[in-house]
Amino acid sequence: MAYLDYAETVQTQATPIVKLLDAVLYHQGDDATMAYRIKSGVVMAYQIYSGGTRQITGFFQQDDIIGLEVDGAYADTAVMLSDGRLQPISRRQFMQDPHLQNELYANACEQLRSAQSLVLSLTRKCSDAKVAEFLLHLARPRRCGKGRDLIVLPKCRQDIADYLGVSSETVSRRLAAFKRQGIVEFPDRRSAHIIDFPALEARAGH
Amino acid sequence: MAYLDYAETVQTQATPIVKLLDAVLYHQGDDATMAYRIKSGVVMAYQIYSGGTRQITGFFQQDDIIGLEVDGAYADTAVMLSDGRLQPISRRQFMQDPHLQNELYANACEQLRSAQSLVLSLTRKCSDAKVAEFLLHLARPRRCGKGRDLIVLPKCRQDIADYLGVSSETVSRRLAAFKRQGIVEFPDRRSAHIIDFPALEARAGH
DNA sequence: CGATCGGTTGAATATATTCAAGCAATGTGG
DNA sequence: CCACATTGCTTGAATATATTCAACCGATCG
Repeated sequence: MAYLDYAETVQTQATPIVKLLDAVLYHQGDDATMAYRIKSGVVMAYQIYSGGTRQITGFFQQDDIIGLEVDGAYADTAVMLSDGRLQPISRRQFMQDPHLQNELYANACEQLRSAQSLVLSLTRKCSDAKVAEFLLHLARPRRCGKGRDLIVLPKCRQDIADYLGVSSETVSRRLAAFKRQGIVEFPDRRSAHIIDFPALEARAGH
Repeated sequence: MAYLDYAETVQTQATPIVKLLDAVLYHQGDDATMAYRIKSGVVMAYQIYSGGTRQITGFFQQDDIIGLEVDGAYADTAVMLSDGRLQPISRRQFMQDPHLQNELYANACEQLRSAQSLVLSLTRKCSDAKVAEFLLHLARPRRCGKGRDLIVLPKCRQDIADYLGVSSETVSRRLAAFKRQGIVEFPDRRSAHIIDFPALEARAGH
């Protein structure tokens, strides 16, 4: 159902705003007045549950739209993992613009696919595959172009652990194993460098 | 964003069709010409991956709409887990009817939430919680009304196992444990009877 | 410099998987 | 109608895997 015309809608939007590292875009439970189209940077969203458990609901990048809600309140909290530029989309804009509605619908479907792909990662039996798939997921958008790929990792290991549903120690061990095997390099703790894509895909089970 | 008017759109739709147990609604990869609104019955959707692994992508019930696609092909295969009635929605209908578009958008957002809730189940550490949450998920729509709840289970244990990313033996063991503890009864292998909701919710970690 | 924080690593424990056997229900052929 | 085979489910025992708890390390900060 390719009934969209991205270029047209984009031109009608307001100019992007700048958000810095760690800035909170919106809080879980707040009235969902705005959605945001990401122009640059990386965003992480998470939910807090009663009992204190936290579930990371996703990592988002360029052209993703976040803050989609059908009812009044944001379902999760969104924070910047890097500096970035965002295009706010108000509810009023949304209501008036059928093109925008279509775009949001397409984006929702895409996020649904993405969530299903996460589900696939999570049902993998061994943590090796989960972590490998996670790295590939983050690398995906940047993959085209140059041979060596630099990935922006979440702020701490626990973020990855919460996303994958494993302990932070397990994340450490698996990342260390990939490093030992020469599959991935880590210039620093916030970034990863995939050296051997095929090997990583093999670990992920593809 | 409650901008929908279900009643209005429903009335404009064609009369439901009947589908019997095990009927295939559509196949993964086929051209996505139709979506379906479920009027009654239970539907299971799954994806097959190269390598033979299968991922159950969801279980759907009354008022869910399945077969949503932004591009040409179905992402998964949908089969009936029971007899049921379905309302076909053609792509043409969709294109012409803004109410329907809004409804589909709302449905996509809802499914996204549902997928995130599945993700939450999958990140639970112990299989006890996964299976408990799975039963609660299936029970949710019917829950209102009577105190005792009858659930239609998937055709075989392996379906549940594939959905939760555990082995079928583990599913057996956990279900047996719930039965032993008097939390759930099993009149037969295709149905479950939740006796003690609070206890089950406790296992699920709520 | 000492304290703190996140990350890594090691050892013991808990948990799920795997492999294998047994069971109950269903279906088939004589 | 009764063996017999088949299928899916359950249960048990051994193994593999991840978690937990604890110690250690390196960087950052007061």
